[in-house]
Amino acid sequence: MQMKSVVPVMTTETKTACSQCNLRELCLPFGLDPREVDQLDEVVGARRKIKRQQHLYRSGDGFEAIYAIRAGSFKTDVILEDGRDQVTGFQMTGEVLGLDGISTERHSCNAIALEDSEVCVIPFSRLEELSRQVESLQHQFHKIMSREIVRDHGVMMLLGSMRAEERLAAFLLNMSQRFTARGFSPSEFHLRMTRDEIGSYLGLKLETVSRAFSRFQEEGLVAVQQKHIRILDTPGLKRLLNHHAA
Amino acid sequence: MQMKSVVPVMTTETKTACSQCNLRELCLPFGLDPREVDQLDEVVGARRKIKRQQHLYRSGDGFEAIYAIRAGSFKTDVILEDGRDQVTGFQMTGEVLGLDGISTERHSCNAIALEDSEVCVIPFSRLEELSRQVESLQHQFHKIMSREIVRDHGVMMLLGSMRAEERLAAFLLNMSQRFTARGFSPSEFHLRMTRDEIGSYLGLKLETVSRAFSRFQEEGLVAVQQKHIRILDTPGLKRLLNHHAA
DNA sequence: GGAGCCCTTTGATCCACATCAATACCATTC
DNA sequence: GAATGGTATTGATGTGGATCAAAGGGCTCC
Repeated sequence: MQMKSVVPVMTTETKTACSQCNLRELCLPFGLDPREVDQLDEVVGARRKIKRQQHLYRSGDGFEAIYAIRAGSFKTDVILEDGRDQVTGFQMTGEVLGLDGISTERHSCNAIALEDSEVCVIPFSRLEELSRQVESLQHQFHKIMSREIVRDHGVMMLLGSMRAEERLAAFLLNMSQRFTARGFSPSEFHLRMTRDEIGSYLGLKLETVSRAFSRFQEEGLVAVQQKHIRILDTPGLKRLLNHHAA
Repeated sequence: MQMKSVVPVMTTETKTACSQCNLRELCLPFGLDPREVDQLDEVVGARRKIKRQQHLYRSGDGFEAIYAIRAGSFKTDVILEDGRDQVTGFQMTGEVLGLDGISTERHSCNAIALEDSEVCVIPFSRLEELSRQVESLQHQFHKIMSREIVRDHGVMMLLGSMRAEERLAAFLLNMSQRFTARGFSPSEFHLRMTRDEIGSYLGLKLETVSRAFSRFQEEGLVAVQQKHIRILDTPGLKRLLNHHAA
């Protein structure tokens, strides 16, 4: 490969700039002042594009960086030797992937793109270094890790104590809330994952997920057309969660 | 209350000393050099005794400190408005409680002592401050948070994809491993929690837990006498987990 | 050391979700 | 625009664990 031109060109590999990113309120830069965001920019490495169905990392891979989702979405899953697998989460823009790798210096789950996506690579040792200097960054990073723990507890509650329709209602309300936080409609959105993936996440079989969708539709709670969801009765879905006759 | 004596007395409130603590290999001081452990000692506040069944903190309480368990054990749980609850974890000596509170500055679960216990109170802002100065402490703290996330993923796998006996086998093997790490017998131990609490953690009813114990006993895998457990066939339990006919 | 209560075990029955199965639908790709 | 293969829906049947019920055992607290 030869570079004939001496004129400076914009490489496709544009340097990431947190300061320019419209996701910064959701992501690592939250709470930093402009000068601090610039410092973070120094640490954030190249962006990386991941095609649909491709792995960002795999269980067992060495851990070197965490990843902020700039575009697209992902799922994480854990696979047992006997082939059973469990989706442990779905991640959207502004959310951080890879925190599982810190503990053993190896990733303990797989991260797979649900659509063509792009992430910012944040080398972890450099992040730790900077967060020793920048208190607000340190604090925001700790909050992000803690949020992940709280989220996981919510999923444990869901898997351990809820019935199928409650699980799906909780899932839809959660998706709605996250789309809203990103400036999209709270009531109408496109799911990036299959029924099978939703089922794995919710501890249900895909048929059960499908039936629950149909039931919601019959009851006028949502309008479902494949992966396109329109929530018609948010309070109704919430009622399903709280008024449990048990 | 009056202090008549002018002679220095050992208060019951002895200052915690990580450097003297035999749990330091499991806890926050892991990987620190002696001088750094001394610095950590400065940050760790008083110890606090919690009687059996009492709360260390409650969901909704303001977050100010994390807690390292010095003696005894705890459970954490989440409670829904309708009364349903889910045990999200059991914690033993050397483990850290309270990480859930960082994200919103309020605790999002309850921490309850399973027996008379004692914790070291670690004011969080001081911990963050010190971990900005001490790289090894920063790193160990991040590992502890990450480990919690990985553990939660394991529980999600268990709740989402395993059958009752597999869940109990996984639970027993996990307990065994943690007792071992604390210098106790891998094969004989005393459970601090009830069948109901185990059930809640594993997403099962107490009757199902009891029946699974009975079945393990019939099959010669364990000897169960109430809360006293003797594991007779560790490989057998492991086989139950991996060789799933599905 | 006895009373009371919580915890545990075990049995009988029920039901929510899994499993098995068939068909329909949609998005690619050639 | 037909072929292909993954995805979704819906129905029929099966089953693991929940629920209901009762009795026994072991702590805890007087």
